[in-house]
Amino acid sequence: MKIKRLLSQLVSDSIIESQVSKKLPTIDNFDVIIDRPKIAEHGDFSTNIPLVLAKKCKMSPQKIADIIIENISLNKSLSYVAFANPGFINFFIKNDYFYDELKKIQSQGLDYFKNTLGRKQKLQLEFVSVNPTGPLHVGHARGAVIGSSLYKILKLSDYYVEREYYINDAGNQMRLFNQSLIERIKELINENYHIEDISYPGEYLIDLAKDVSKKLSLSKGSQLNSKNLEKIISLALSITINNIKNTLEKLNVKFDSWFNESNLLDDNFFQKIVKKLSDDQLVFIKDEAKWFKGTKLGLEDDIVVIRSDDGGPTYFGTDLAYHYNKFLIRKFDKVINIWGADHHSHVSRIYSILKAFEINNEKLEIILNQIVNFKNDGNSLKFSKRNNVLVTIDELIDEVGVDACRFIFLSRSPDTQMDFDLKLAKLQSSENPVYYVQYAYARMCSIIRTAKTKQINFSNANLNILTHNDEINLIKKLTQLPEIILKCAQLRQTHHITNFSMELAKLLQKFYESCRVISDKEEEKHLSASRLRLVENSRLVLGYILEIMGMSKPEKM
RNA sequence: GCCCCUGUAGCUCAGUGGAUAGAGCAAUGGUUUCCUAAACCAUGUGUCGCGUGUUCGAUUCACGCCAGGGGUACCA
Repeated sequence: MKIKRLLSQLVSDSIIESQVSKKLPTIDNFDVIIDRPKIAEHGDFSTNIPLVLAKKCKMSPQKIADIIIENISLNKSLSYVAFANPGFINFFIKNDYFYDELKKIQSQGLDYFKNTLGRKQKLQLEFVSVNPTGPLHVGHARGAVIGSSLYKILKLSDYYVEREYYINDAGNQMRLFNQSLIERIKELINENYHIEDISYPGEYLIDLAKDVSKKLSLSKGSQLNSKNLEKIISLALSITINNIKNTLEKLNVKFDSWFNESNLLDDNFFQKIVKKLSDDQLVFIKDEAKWFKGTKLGLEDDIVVIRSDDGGPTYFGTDLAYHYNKFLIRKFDKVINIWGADHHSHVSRIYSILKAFEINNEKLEIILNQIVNFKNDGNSLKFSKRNNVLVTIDELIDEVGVDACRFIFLSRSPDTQMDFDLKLAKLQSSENPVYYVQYAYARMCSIIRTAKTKQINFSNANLNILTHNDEINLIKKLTQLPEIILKCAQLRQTHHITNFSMELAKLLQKFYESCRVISDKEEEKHLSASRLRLVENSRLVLGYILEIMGMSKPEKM
């Protein structure tokens, strides 16, 4: 990345110099952007500045480029600068530069790929946050996978990141869930009991009821009272959350903090927040409910904060307190919430909360990932807890595998309403890009293993003799990863790194095909050692990438 | 009605204000005395949904339209 800044500086200096010498007219501000051309013939880097300046200078791009190039002297890294139609300046970089970068990768390790985007800001990444009313199903997997990889990307980008799961253990859904559970338990302990209509009819609730009953020694004939009801509910919650944790663990998704919604009600915190808003004329009473005056803050409607029927807080109500807590108690500089698109209506509401508390709205970012259309052999699967058509993440992992599952989710932009065909994912598993990437990794491991058995020493081998096209292309690619990580961090997107992993794997395979690494011939000893050094560093880099993607690094396949 | 997302190769999806729009899968043919053939090589496909505008330049930006999906609760 430094090279881009360097080239940009060279061009800027040249332009300023030309302005001083009156070869170019004076222009107030210009920004020299250095790109990577798509085609190798166009060099390693390019800039379109002649096109940008042409109109302002009233000169042809060719003329401007010639003037700029005149002042640029070649150096240790830069081998050649050329104009290209319709108005680009292309830069060709010496191999020596890339050898030096490769040495840096070797000596600095993961540090080489870091950037300073976050400037040590305290950032909270909140994701998954599914109600503890049952097992996680496939619909929740996308946000989980994206969040867990984004975490690693942001950490490499100089943010202090905390991953949080918000447990909605206090709302209406929880109440309905508990009611359903208790019905199931009544069914267990009373033969004649008939369940009429419950909100959560899923089978997993029967299992949970059995589990809870067993642990609390409830059996046929037991009576329910306020004391064991309380125990049932808290036990069920902890079991459910534990199951969610285990599922996420399997999916390689970890959290630093599990925040209970119910904590917001402790010490009257929630009530105090409502009181504060009432004092500010932002909460009022209507129809025996308390309302947040969203219309005063630019929303179309006012929103209920405290329900009229039982005086309990709504989801939005506790979210007021929750976001107050995030920004004004825990003082996060930045909060990123990853939500499913079904929460879309909530976005403007949350921003109105920030407005109410006078929090800069740039501090909150919401990533909405679009819904996933799960299919089985072309037929859409509709999910509903009611009809018990529910594919859990556990089942998904068993069917498709963690690595493939993660790769598929990571490789799509969150804005895409993606299709996920379970049958196709399984069927194509052997042809899946995920294995292509891992196979490249395994191959590199294999070469290193062979080298070790032959006791070849290569860690300081001379890199200058690596001049094959496929060697150079591979080295160049490795040095490109910092840019990709920065791009992912800036855009809060993960799919650029999966694309990159494919491209890198492809170059590794090409290199493998065209450049025999281990040789017993005496005259090829040096080349062999140099190539081993490249292989080892490529293996390390691909390993970092697999770690960011949360995938396994198979040494053999 | 209003709000959001999407529309790119047969399928699943990347991509970008620029120089020849890409990948994987699928299809066809070829490659193995040699570090892993889960690999490699070769072959083909596009009105970038439609229209107008902004621009030296638009698939990319703006507006309009069409199509698909999601949302629009005193649920979360």
